[in-house]
Amino acid sequence: MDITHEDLVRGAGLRVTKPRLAVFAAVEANPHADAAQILTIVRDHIPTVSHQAVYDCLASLADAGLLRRIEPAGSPTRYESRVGDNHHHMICRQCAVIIDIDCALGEAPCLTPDSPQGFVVDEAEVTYWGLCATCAAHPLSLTPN
Amino acid sequence: MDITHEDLVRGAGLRVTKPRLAVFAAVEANPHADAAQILTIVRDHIPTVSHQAVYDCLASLADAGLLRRIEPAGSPTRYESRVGDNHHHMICRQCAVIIDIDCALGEAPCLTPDSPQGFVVDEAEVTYWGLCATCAAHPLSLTPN
DNA sequence: CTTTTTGCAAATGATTTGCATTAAC
DNA sequence: GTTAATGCAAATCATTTGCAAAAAG
Repeated sequence: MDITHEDLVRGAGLRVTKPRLAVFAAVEANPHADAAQILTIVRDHIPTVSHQAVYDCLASLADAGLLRRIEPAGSPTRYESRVGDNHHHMICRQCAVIIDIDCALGEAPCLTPDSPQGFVVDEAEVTYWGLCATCAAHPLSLTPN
Repeated sequence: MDITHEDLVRGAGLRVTKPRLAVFAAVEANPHADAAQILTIVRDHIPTVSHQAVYDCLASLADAGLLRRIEPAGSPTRYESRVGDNHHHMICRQCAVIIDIDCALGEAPCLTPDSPQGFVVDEAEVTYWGLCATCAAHPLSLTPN
């Protein structure tokens, strides 16, 4: 009864291709990785995949809702396979590590703004900025973790 | 007793230059504008300012805390002069307009995550995504406001 | 007159586009 | 066999870097 990546990709109406499955698996094994890192990881398995194939796979999987894009200020787009629940992110200003944070306030959108002015809100995205435990202990380190 | 831009710039330890004051004024008059728009606006007053001067001014003013950077997913960095209070943003997925939202939950950081794991949080940034009133009324419009 | 800021050119980095080829269905 | 996905090259867009000239203090 395990649902495979192949099932998920097919179920989303996408064709099942090796690069696509490899990208999916790479994101699952490396949450919060960016496109360049995913490319490197996928090439360990399929040395011939192109730059653009990885971008295309990430885009199609994200558009299908199988991956979620994280686009924090100042760093390239990251991806995660944890979708379908409501969680947020904590980002270290020094080493850019991302930690998942369960929503402090319940279900999506989990926050209701004061003055929507007719705005129809479908998502409340919360990003916590600060220093991770390691960087907080070594604030001036030039070799972050 | 009015505090001028010049006072603020000087008070921040920055030199007072015409491009810097013009950039400051342009952001104040056009909150949530991006660098390209600021360049256009500033050139109405100082036709000779360069691309890079505007980037430098925006960076120095933002680093000095006189401007605040807004870096929403999928669009270039925007700037606003409303600093020193805790407010958030609502962004229209269709036309990318940004509306200021007063913090729904009190003072900064205004949200406390559940499991910081030693993380030292200095800011909780909330972004509300959805459709503005105009785009919600015309969801398929190809000529957004 | 010392240091910061500007202006110009070129580089960088992430991502996208166009098109022919290949592989899924 | 159709249609979607890949591979490759080149383009684009926002932003940064390096260095000489100009201006602020």
